[in-house]
Amino acid sequence: MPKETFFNLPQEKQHRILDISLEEFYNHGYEKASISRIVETAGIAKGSFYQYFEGKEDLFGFIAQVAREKQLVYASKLLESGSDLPFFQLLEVLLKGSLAFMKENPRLSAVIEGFMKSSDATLKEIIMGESIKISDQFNQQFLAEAAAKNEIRPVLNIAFTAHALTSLSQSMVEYLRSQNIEMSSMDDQAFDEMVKEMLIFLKYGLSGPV
Amino acid sequence: MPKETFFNLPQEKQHRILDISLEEFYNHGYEKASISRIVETAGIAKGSFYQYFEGKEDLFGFIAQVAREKQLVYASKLLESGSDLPFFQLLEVLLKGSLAFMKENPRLSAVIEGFMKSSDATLKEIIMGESIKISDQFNQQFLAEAAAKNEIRPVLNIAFTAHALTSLSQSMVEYLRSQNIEMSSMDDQAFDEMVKEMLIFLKYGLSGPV
DNA sequence: TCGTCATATGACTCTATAGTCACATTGTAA
DNA sequence: TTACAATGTGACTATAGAGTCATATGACGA
Repeated sequence: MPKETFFNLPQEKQHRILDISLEEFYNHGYEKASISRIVETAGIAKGSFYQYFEGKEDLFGFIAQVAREKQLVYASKLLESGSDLPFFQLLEVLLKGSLAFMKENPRLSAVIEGFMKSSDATLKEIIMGESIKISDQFNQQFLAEAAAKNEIRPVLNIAFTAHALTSLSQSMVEYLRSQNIEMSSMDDQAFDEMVKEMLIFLKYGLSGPV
Repeated sequence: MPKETFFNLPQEKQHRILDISLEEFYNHGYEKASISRIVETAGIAKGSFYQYFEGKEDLFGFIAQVAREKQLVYASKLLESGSDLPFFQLLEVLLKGSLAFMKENPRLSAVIEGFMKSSDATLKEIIMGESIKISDQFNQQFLAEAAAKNEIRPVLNIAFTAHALTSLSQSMVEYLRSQNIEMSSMDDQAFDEMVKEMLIFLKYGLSGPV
């Protein structure tokens, strides 16, 4: 957690530091992200940085936390707004939402994604220990409720299925990224098709509606 | 690619260097893996290392390549041996195979996995540009053939579905890892149950057999 | 035995990092 | 205006990394 001095800073300065840090992590990944570069770009002294944060891990942890909160709030709102919808329609709303979030917060989602996947053990604990757990829990509850209402078949291993759902959501994003599709320039129709395919897959699997 | 001098080395020395390097990458990830530590542990001089390899990236690229080849050979054999089986049975064989490979080559698969997920752009090119592509292609062909034989529904976007399949396979492994289940100590029954769940999911999706 | 060529060596250079600290500046309250 | 605490500063330390290079070793053919 940042120190009090950081939160005493004018909002504008706080945001500038966080934005620049986010950009740095986005461009270089956690390991290669450089505090020296961050303070230089942000136009603050090295010493000041260490008056705001404990260190690199503290800074990153905070950015990750903010990102997770944003994402969770976003998803929860969608969930609320569509709580009356049948499962698969709600799922559609959520999938579209996760893409929309990514479109609106490209660096934020990329950094989280990137670090969910960091090979560094420490980082895995910071992020994977949180982001994936949160996503899995979210999905687990989601699945449990749907199963209770008989909207989906009773799932044998709900923890695993929830995790699979997390992975698939990510996979969707990864796929788009691998296609070198510029998120911001991607039209809604392409999004819709992707989501449609995904939904059919989730709903009927590979065998298809009988 | 390693230099000729590396391949001129006695097999035992080659293996020792590669094993120790693999261990280093496994323990520290690419970024933090240290050439200095590797040469120290392997009992060779820094200079010698640079007579064998162009540098760190070269070393890692080679290890990754060997790992991919092993994995591909393994999967191809399974594919061959079960080529007469119906799609979903073959899928079962492949999924079990990927877990078995992981069980037999824990470090190898962990390193590949870890780096498929590295946040570092260079690494993503080395690995993701290869491993994931290879896995996706493999799955794409696999799906195309099954679709041609009407064993699965015609897939709208085969590239994406192939990628989703890649992700799910990984997800299975990730899940096991996250449960802190010691791969080597895991009994075959637990494996079977995991695979069973996965297969139902792939086959029927969440809606279940109608 | 000698000469030569591939290979082995490790001290060294160069670069970059995270983090520190003695001192400077600023804002505010008396 | 003064005093004092909070905040800002950047040169500096300590550390560690990748990669180099002049020199040493050893194997092998003549």
